[in-house]
Amino acid sequence: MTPPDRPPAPTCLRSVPSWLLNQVSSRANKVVADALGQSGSRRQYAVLAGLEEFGPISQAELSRRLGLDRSDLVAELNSLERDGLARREPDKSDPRRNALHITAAGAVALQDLHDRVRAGQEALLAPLSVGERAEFVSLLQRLLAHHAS
Amino acid sequence: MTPPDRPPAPTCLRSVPSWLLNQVSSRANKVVADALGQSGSRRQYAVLAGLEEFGPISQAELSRRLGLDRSDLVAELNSLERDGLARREPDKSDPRRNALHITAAGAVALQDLHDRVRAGQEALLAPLSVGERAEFVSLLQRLLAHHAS
DNA sequence: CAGATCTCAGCTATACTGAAATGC
DNA sequence: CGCATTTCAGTATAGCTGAGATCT
Repeated sequence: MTPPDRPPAPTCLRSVPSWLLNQVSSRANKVVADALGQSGSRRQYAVLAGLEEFGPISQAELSRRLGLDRSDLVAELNSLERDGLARREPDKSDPRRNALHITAAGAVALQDLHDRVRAGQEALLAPLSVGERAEFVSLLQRLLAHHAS
Repeated sequence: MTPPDRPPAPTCLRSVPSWLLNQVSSRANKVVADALGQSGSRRQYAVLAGLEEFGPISQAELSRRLGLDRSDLVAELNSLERDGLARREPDKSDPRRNALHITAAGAVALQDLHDRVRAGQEALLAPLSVGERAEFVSLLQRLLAHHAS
Protein backbone atom coordinates (compact mmCIF):
# COMPACT_ATOMS: atom_id res chain seq x y z
CA MET A 1 0.00 0.00 0.00
CA THR A 2 2.70 2.47 0.94
CA PRO A 3 4.59 3.20 -2.30
CA PRO A 4 8.05 1.98 -3.26
CA ASP A 5 11.33 2.16 -1.42
CA ARG A 6 12.95 5.49 -0.90
CA PRO A 7 16.42 5.71 0.63
CA PRO A 8 16.26 7.27 4.09
CA ALA A 9 16.96 10.94 4.69
CA PRO A 10 19.70 12.04 7.11
CA THR A 11 18.98 11.12 10.73
CA CYS A 12 19.19 14.68 11.96
CA LEU A 13 16.62 15.86 9.39
CA ARG A 14 14.07 13.14 10.04
CA SER A 15 13.16 14.56 13.44
CA VAL A 16 13.22 18.24 12.55
CA PRO A 17 9.61 19.47 12.61
CA SER A 18 10.07 22.19 10.01
CA TRP A 19 11.67 19.74 7.58
CA LEU A 20 8.88 17.23 8.16
CA LEU A 21 6.32 19.99 7.65
CA ASN A 22 7.85 20.90 4.30
CA GLN A 23 7.93 17.33 3.10
CA VAL A 24 4.41 16.50 4.20
CA SER A 25 3.05 19.80 2.94
CA SER A 26 4.59 19.23 -0.46
CA ARG A 27 3.13 15.73 -0.69
CA ALA A 28 -0.24 16.96 0.56
CA ASN A 29 -0.33 19.50 -2.24
CA LYS A 30 0.21 16.78 -4.79
CA VAL A 31 -2.53 14.62 -3.30
CA VAL A 32 -4.95 17.56 -3.32
CA ALA A 33 -3.93 18.60 -6.84
CA ASP A 34 -4.69 15.06 -7.99
CA ALA A 35 -8.07 15.16 -6.25
CA LEU A 36 -8.89 18.51 -7.86
CA GLY A 37 -7.79 17.39 -11.32
CA GLN A 38 -8.87 19.87 -13.98
CA SER A 39 -11.65 21.26 -11.80
CA GLY A 40 -9.55 24.00 -10.28
CA SER A 41 -6.60 24.97 -8.14
CA ARG A 42 -6.06 25.33 -4.41
CA ARG A 43 -6.02 29.11 -4.79
CA GLN A 44 -9.28 29.06 -6.72
CA TYR A 45 -10.83 26.99 -3.98
CA ALA A 46 -9.69 29.33 -1.25
CA VAL A 47 -10.90 32.43 -3.10
CA LEU A 48 -14.32 30.98 -3.96
CA ALA A 49 -14.76 29.73 -0.39
CA GLY A 50 -13.88 33.18 0.92
CA LEU A 51 -16.29 34.89 -1.44
CA GLU A 52 -19.14 32.59 -0.48
CA GLU A 53 -18.60 32.97 3.24
CA PHE A 54 -17.81 36.68 3.40
CA GLY A 55 -20.30 37.88 0.82
CA PRO A 56 -19.43 41.18 -0.86
CA ILE A 57 -15.90 41.96 0.25
CA SER A 58 -13.00 44.09 -0.96
CA GLN A 59 -9.86 42.58 -2.49
CA ALA A 60 -7.63 43.90 0.27
CA GLU A 61 -9.80 42.40 2.98
CA LEU A 62 -10.07 39.06 1.19
CA SER A 63 -6.33 38.90 0.66
CA ARG A 64 -5.81 39.46 4.38
CA ARG A 65 -8.32 36.77 5.28
CA LEU A 66 -6.79 34.20 2.97
CA GLY A 67 -3.19 35.13 3.69
CA LEU A 68 -2.92 35.61 -0.06
CA ASP A 69 -0.91 38.40 -1.62
CA ARG A 70 -2.91 41.31 -3.00
CA SER A 71 -1.06 40.94 -6.29
CA ASP A 72 -1.78 37.26 -6.74
CA LEU A 73 -5.44 37.86 -5.90
CA VAL A 74 -5.71 40.23 -8.86
CA ALA A 75 -4.61 37.48 -11.25
CA GLU A 76 -6.88 34.89 -9.67
CA LEU A 77 -9.91 37.20 -9.87
CA ASN A 78 -9.15 37.96 -13.52
CA SER A 79 -9.28 34.24 -14.18
CA LEU A 80 -12.45 33.70 -12.13
CA GLU A 81 -14.22 36.59 -13.86
CA ARG A 82 -13.22 35.24 -17.27
CA ASP A 83 -14.83 31.94 -16.32
CA GLY A 84 -17.94 33.63 -14.91
CA LEU A 85 -17.37 32.27 -11.40
CA ALA A 86 -16.95 35.63 -9.66
CA ARG A 87 -17.72 39.30 -10.33
CA ARG A 88 -16.08 42.61 -9.46
CA GLU A 89 -18.54 45.43 -8.86
CA PRO A 90 -17.86 49.00 -7.79
CA ASP A 91 -18.33 49.64 -4.09
CA LYS A 92 -20.88 52.44 -3.78
CA SER A 93 -19.59 53.66 -0.43
CA ASP A 94 -15.90 53.71 -1.44
CA PRO A 95 -14.98 53.93 -5.14
CA ARG A 96 -11.45 52.71 -4.43
CA ARG A 97 -12.73 49.29 -3.57
CA ASN A 98 -14.16 46.48 -5.63
CA ALA A 99 -17.07 44.62 -4.10
CA LEU A 100 -16.43 40.99 -4.89
CA HIS A 101 -19.25 38.50 -5.38
CA ILE A 102 -19.41 34.82 -6.15
CA THR A 103 -21.79 33.99 -9.04
CA ALA A 104 -24.32 31.16 -9.24
CA ALA A 105 -21.93 29.28 -11.48
CA GLY A 106 -19.18 29.96 -8.97
CA ALA A 107 -21.25 28.46 -6.16
CA VAL A 108 -21.83 25.34 -8.25
CA ALA A 109 -18.12 25.06 -8.99
CA LEU A 110 -17.35 25.54 -5.30
CA GLN A 111 -19.59 22.62 -4.34
CA ASP A 112 -17.66 20.39 -6.70
CA LEU A 113 -14.37 21.64 -5.27
CA HIS A 114 -15.63 21.01 -1.72
CA ASP A 115 -16.25 17.37 -2.57
CA ARG A 116 -12.90 16.93 -4.25
CA VAL A 117 -11.00 18.61 -1.43
CA ARG A 118 -12.77 16.37 1.07
CA ALA A 119 -11.69 13.31 -0.92
CA GLY A 120 -8.15 14.65 -1.03
CA GLN A 121 -8.02 15.03 2.75
CA GLU A 122 -9.27 11.50 3.14
CA ALA A 123 -6.42 10.25 0.97
CA LEU A 124 -3.93 12.43 2.82
CA LEU A 125 -4.92 11.33 6.32
CA ALA A 126 -5.51 7.70 5.42
CA PRO A 127 -2.87 6.33 7.83
CA LEU A 128 -4.32 8.16 10.85
CA SER A 129 -7.23 7.15 13.08
CA VAL A 130 -10.18 9.48 13.56
CA GLY A 131 -8.84 10.62 16.91
CA GLU A 132 -5.37 11.18 15.50
CA ARG A 133 -6.73 13.28 12.67
CA ALA A 134 -8.50 15.53 15.13
CA GLU A 135 -5.35 15.79 17.23
CA PHE A 136 -3.28 16.60 14.15
CA VAL A 137 -5.66 19.35 13.04
CA SER A 138 -5.79 20.76 16.55
CA LEU A 139 -2.00 20.93 16.83
CA LEU A 140 -1.73 22.65 13.44
CA GLN A 141 -4.41 25.16 14.39
CA ARG A 142 -2.59 26.05 17.60
CA LEU A 143 0.69 26.52 15.77
CA LEU A 144 -1.03 28.66 13.16
CA ALA A 145 -2.71 30.80 15.80
CA HIS A 146 0.57 31.32 17.64
CA HIS A 147 2.46 32.34 14.51
CA ALA A 148 -0.33 34.39 13.00
CA SER A 149 1.39 37.14 11.10
CA MET B 1 3.35 37.45 22.55
CA THR B 2 1.22 36.21 19.69
CA PRO B 3 1.48 38.91 17.02
CA PRO B 4 -1.29 41.29 15.95
CA ASP B 5 -4.83 40.62 14.88
CA ARG B 6 -5.45 38.86 11.63
CA PRO B 7 -8.99 38.57 10.26
CA PRO B 8 -10.15 34.95 10.30
CA ALA B 9 -9.92 32.71 7.26
CA PRO B 10 -13.04 31.03 5.83
CA THR B 11 -14.56 28.45 8.16
CA CYS B 12 -14.30 25.64 5.66
CA LEU B 13 -10.56 26.25 5.16
CA ARG B 14 -9.65 26.43 8.83
CA SER B 15 -10.22 22.71 9.33
CA VAL B 16 -8.71 21.46 6.08
CA PRO B 17 -5.45 19.69 6.99
CA SER B 18 -3.71 20.41 3.70
CA TRP B 19 -4.47 24.11 3.99
CA LEU B 20 -3.27 24.17 7.60
CA LEU B 21 -0.12 22.33 6.55
CA ASN B 22 0.62 24.93 3.90
CA GLN B 23 0.08 27.83 6.27
CA VAL B 24 2.12 26.34 9.10
CA SER B 25 4.87 25.15 6.76
CA SER B 26 5.18 28.61 5.26
CA ARG B 27 5.42 30.23 8.68
CA ALA B 28 7.84 27.56 9.88
CA ASN B 29 10.11 28.38 6.96
CA LYS B 30 10.16 32.03 7.96
CA VAL B 31 10.96 31.18 11.57
CA VAL B 32 13.81 28.90 10.49
CA ALA B 33 15.09 31.43 7.95
CA ASP B 34 15.21 34.00 10.73
CA ALA B 35 17.09 31.58 12.97
CA LEU B 36 19.59 30.80 10.20
CA GLY B 37 20.14 34.45 9.36
CA GLN B 38 23.11 34.91 7.04
CA SER B 39 24.65 31.60 8.08
CA GLY B 40 22.99 29.56 5.36
CA SER B 41 19.80 28.22 3.85
CA ARG B 42 17.61 25.24 4.56
CA ARG B 43 18.88 23.52 1.43
CA GLN B 44 22.48 24.10 2.45
CA TYR B 45 21.74 22.60 5.83
CA ALA B 46 20.11 19.52 4.32
CA VAL B 47 22.94 18.96 1.86
CA LEU B 48 25.70 19.39 4.43
CA ALA B 49 23.88 17.13 6.88
CA GLY B 50 23.54 14.49 4.16
CA LEU B 51 27.20 14.71 3.23
CA GLU B 52 28.34 14.34 6.82
CA GLU B 53 26.11 11.36 7.53
CA PHE B 54 26.50 9.49 4.25
CA GLY B 55 30.19 10.12 3.68
CA PRO B 56 31.33 9.93 0.06
CA ILE B 57 28.12 9.68 -1.97
CA SER B 58 27.04 10.37 -5.53
CA GLN B 59 24.82 13.32 -6.46
CA ALA B 60 22.02 11.10 -7.70
CA GLU B 61 21.94 9.13 -4.48
CA LEU B 62 22.06 12.24 -2.31
CA SER B 63 19.27 13.88 -4.28
CA ARG B 64 17.13 10.80 -3.70
CA ARG B 65 17.87 10.79 0.01
CA LEU B 66 17.06 14.45 0.46
CA GLY B 67 14.05 14.46 -1.85
CA LEU B 68 15.88 17.25 -3.67
CA ASP B 69 15.89 17.56 -7.44
CA ARG B 70 19.10 16.45 -9.17
CA SER B 71 19.17 19.77 -11.01
CA ASP B 72 18.89 21.92 -7.92
CA LEU B 73 21.56 19.88 -6.18
CA VAL B 74 24.02 20.86 -8.92
CA ALA B 75 23.53 24.53 -8.15
CA GLU B 76 23.78 24.01 -4.39
CA LEU B 77 27.02 22.03 -4.74
CA ASN B 78 28.49 24.72 -6.98
CA SER B 79 27.81 27.20 -4.22
CA LEU B 80 29.17 24.93 -1.46
CA GLU B 81 32.35 24.22 -3.44
CA ARG B 82 32.87 27.93 -4.08
CA ASP B 83 32.69 28.48 -0.32
CA GLY B 84 35.01 25.54 0.41
CA LEU B 85 32.34 23.66 2.41
CA ALA B 86 32.14 20.61 0.13
CA ARG B 87 34.19 18.93 -2.58
CA ARG B 88 33.43 16.96 -5.74
CA GLU B 89 35.93 14.21 -6.51
CA PRO B 90 35.90 11.65 -9.30
CA ASP B 91 34.55 8.24 -8.31
CA LYS B 92 37.27 5.70 -9.15
CA SER B 93 34.87 2.81 -9.60
CA ASP B 94 32.43 4.69 -11.87
CA PRO B 95 33.65 7.77 -13.76
CA ARG B 96 30.08 8.91 -14.36
CA ARG B 97 29.68 9.71 -10.69
CA ASN B 98 31.03 12.42 -8.44
CA ALA B 99 32.07 11.33 -4.97
CA LEU B 100 30.87 14.12 -2.70
CA HIS B 101 32.66 15.00 0.53
CA ILE B 102 32.10 17.55 3.25
CA THR B 103 35.22 19.57 4.11
CA ALA B 104 36.52 20.49 7.56
CA ALA B 105 35.17 24.00 7.06
CA GLY B 106 31.86 22.46 5.99
CA ALA B 107 31.67 20.43 9.19
CA VAL B 108 32.26 23.57 11.23
CA ALA B 109 29.56 25.42 9.31
CA LEU B 110 27.21 22.48 9.81
CA GLN B 111 27.67 22.62 13.58
CA ASP B 112 26.64 26.25 13.57
CA LEU B 113 23.62 25.43 11.40
CA HIS B 114 22.66 22.59 13.75
CA ASP B 115 22.49 25.01 16.66
CA ARG B 116 20.53 27.58 14.71
CA VAL B 117 18.04 25.04 13.40
CA ARG B 118 17.53 23.74 16.91
CA ALA B 119 16.75 27.26 18.10
CA GLY B 120 14.35 27.69 15.19
CA GLN B 121 12.44 24.54 16.12
CA GLU B 122 12.17 25.76 19.68
CA ALA B 123 10.61 28.99 18.47
CA LEU B 124 8.32 27.12 16.10
CA LEU B 125 7.00 24.65 18.68
CA ALA B 126 6.83 27.15 21.54
CA PRO B 127 3.07 26.78 22.09
CA LEU B 128 3.24 22.97 22.43
CA SER B 129 4.15 20.90 25.47
CA VAL B 130 6.96 18.37 25.31
CA GLY B 131 4.51 15.51 24.88
CA GLU B 132 2.62 17.36 22.18
CA ARG B 133 5.80 18.06 20.26
CA ALA B 134 6.64 14.37 20.24
CA GLU B 135 3.11 13.51 19.13
CA PHE B 136 3.26 16.14 16.38
CA VAL B 137 6.57 14.81 15.05
CA SER B 138 5.30 11.25 15.21
CA LEU B 139 2.15 12.08 13.22
CA LEU B 140 4.19 13.90 10.57
CA GLN B 141 6.61 11.00 10.29
CA ARG B 142 3.78 8.54 9.77
CA LEU B 143 2.21 10.71 7.08
CA LEU B 144 5.56 11.11 5.37
CA ALA B 145 6.20 7.36 5.46
CA HIS B 146 2.80 6.64 4.00
CA HIS B 147 3.17 9.13 1.16
CA ALA B 148 6.81 8.36 0.45
CA SER B 149 7.20 8.86 -3.24
C1' DC C 1 -1.38 66.06 3.92
C1' DA C 2 -1.45 60.87 5.41
C1' DG C 3 -3.54 56.54 4.35
C1' DA C 4 -6.07 52.84 1.86
C1' DT C 5 -7.12 50.41 -2.52
C1' DC C 6 -6.31 48.26 -7.00
C1' DT C 7 -3.22 47.19 -10.67
C1' DC C 8 0.99 46.11 -13.05
C1' DA C 9 5.83 44.96 -13.57
C1' DG C 10 9.38 42.46 -11.85
C1' DC C 11 11.97 39.68 -8.53
C1' DT C 12 13.29 35.34 -5.77
C1' DA C 13 12.89 30.58 -4.33
C1' DT C 14 11.24 26.06 -5.19
C1' DA C 15 10.11 22.31 -8.11
C1' DC C 16 10.16 20.15 -12.07
C1' DT C 17 11.04 18.70 -17.31
C1' DG C 18 13.89 17.75 -21.44
C1' DA C 19 17.91 16.95 -23.61
C1' DA C 20 22.77 16.43 -24.25
C1' DA C 21 27.24 14.27 -23.02
C1' DT C 22 29.43 10.62 -20.81
C1' DG C 23 30.19 6.00 -19.35
C1' DC C 24 28.25 1.55 -17.14
C1' DC D 1 21.67 -1.76 -27.13
C1' DG D 2 19.36 -0.07 -22.57
C1' DC D 3 20.36 2.35 -18.42
C1' DA D 4 22.47 5.63 -15.01
C1' DT D 5 24.87 10.05 -13.87
C1' DT D 6 25.90 14.86 -14.29
C1' DT D 7 24.96 19.19 -16.28
C1' DC D 8 22.48 22.87 -18.52
C1' DA D 9 18.43 25.24 -20.30
C1' DG D 10 13.89 26.17 -19.78
C1' DT D 11 9.19 26.18 -17.53
C1' DA D 12 5.73 26.87 -13.83
C1' DT D 13 4.17 28.38 -9.58
C1' DA D 14 4.06 30.81 -4.99
C1' DG D 15 5.22 34.56 -2.45
C1' DC D 16 6.67 38.96 -2.29
C1' DT D 17 8.24 44.14 -3.46
C1' DG D 18 7.86 48.68 -5.55
C1' DA D 19 5.56 52.04 -7.84
C1' DG D 20 1.75 54.46 -9.97
C1' DA D 21 -3.13 55.94 -10.19
C1' DT D 22 -7.16 56.72 -7.62
C1' DC D 23 -9.82 58.03 -3.84
C1' DT D 24 -11.05 59.04 1.55
